[in-house]
Amino acid sequence: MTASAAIDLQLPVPAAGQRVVVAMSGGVDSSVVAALVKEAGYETIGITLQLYDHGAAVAGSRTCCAGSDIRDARRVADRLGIPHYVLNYESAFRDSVIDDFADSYARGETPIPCVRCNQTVKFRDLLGVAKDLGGAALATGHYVRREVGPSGAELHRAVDPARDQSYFLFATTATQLDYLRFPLGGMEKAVVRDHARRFDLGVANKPDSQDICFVPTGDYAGLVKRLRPETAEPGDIVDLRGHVLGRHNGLAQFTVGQRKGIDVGGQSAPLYVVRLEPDARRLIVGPREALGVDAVALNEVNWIGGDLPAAGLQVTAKIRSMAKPAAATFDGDTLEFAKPEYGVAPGQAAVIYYGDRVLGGGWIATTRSAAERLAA
RNA sequence: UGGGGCGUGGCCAAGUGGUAAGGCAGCGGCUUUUGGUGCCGCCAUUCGCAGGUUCGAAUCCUGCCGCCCCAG
Repeated sequence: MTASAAIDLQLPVPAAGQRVVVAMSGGVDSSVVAALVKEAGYETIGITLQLYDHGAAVAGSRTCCAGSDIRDARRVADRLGIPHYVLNYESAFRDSVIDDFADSYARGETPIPCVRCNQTVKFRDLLGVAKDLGGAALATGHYVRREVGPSGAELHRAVDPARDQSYFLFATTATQLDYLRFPLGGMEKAVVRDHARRFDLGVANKPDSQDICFVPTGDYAGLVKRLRPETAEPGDIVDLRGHVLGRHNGLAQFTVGQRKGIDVGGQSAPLYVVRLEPDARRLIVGPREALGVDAVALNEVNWIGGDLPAAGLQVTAKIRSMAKPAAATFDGDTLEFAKPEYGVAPGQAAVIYYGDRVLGGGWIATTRSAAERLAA
C-alpha cells in the first residue's frame, strides 16, 4: 500500500488546529498511531501512563508501561517532535486492576486484568486527562474498528482476525466510544510494522507484548498468593464423585478448564479443573466431557448494540479472546450456546457479536453444565 | 508362615526367550495483550534383590526381600 495515505480519524476537517491525544505504551502499535496522527496533520500529544515499576531488572522484557517502555515512548515522541507526558498512575492501577485481579482469584474466579485496565485506568482516567487537555479525541493502538453507524459510533472487530482485540474492549461505553479512535483496526500487523520502519521508529522490530504486563516473570500465582494469602492454602483435589485424588498448593494457580499442573497421575485420560471451591479450599477435577457448558449468566453487562434484548436475540459470542464466535442466544442476562463451550471460567468475559459488530458483553457470573443437564 | 496372587520409569500398565508398548503426570517449545486449551518434542541401557540356565531373559530355574488376598 502507499503508506502515505492519510488515515481517517473520523474527525472534522481540517486537521490543523485539532488536538488529538495518543495513548503511547512504548510498543510498536501505539507508536505508529502517534506517527500517523501527526502525519495526518493533527496537533498530537502523546501520553504514557506509568502503571507499575519493576525497576531496571526487567528492561527489555515483553511488557508495556514500565521503565524501558516509557523510555521507548519518549524516544518515539522526540523523533516525531510531539509533546509527551508521563503520568504516574501506579496507585490507580493497583487499586483498579491489581487488587481486582487478586480479589477475583480469592473468589475462585479467573480475572481478565486487561479488560479492567481498559475500563478504568485507560478509558476512564486517561480519557479524562485527554479531555482536560482539550483533545478532540483519544487514539490508541488497539486492533479494533470504530464505525459510525446511523445511531452513532459502533465497535467492530479488526480486519485482521488474528490481531482482533475486540474481546478486551467489550466494556467500552457508548460515551467512551464516541471519543475514542483506533487507527489500526483496519490494518494488518505487518503493515503497521512497515509504517514503523517508514517513520524510522526505533521500536519497529520490538516484540509484541504478551502475558500479564504487571507480572513480567509469568508467576501470577505467586503475586496472588502474596496479596491474598488464603489463596496459597493447600487443599484437596477431588473428583466428581467426591473421591480425594490428591492435594494442591493453593487455588491461586488454577482456573476452570486447566489441565496442566494438577499433578495427579495414574489416570487413563487427562483431568481438567471443573470447579474451584475457595471456601472449602477444594479443587474439583474431572474428564474433559465434564467441562461442557451450555449457558452462562452474566453480570455488569455493557450494551452498545441499541436496545438491550429482553429475550432470545440470535448472536454469536466468545468466552475467550482467541476463539471463533459461537452461535448463541442472549436475553439481556443469560447467554445460551447452541453447542457446549469448554473451559468457561467465572470471572472471564463473554463478548457478544452480530457479525463483526460488538454488541456488548458481560462478566461470567455462573455457568450451567451441559453434562449435568443431560444427566438430569 | 497353610494356600493363592503380585512386585516393569513419579503413577497406571503392556510385554511369558530375542534384545522395554501405551496412558497419566512432569519437563521443553510453538500459539496468545487475561487465565487456559491445543499442537510438537523429551522422558526406563532397564524390568524388587542375588545367583543360575541360555548365543540371548523383564520373560525359564533357585534363594531372599516386600506387598496383597484367602485361611473353618
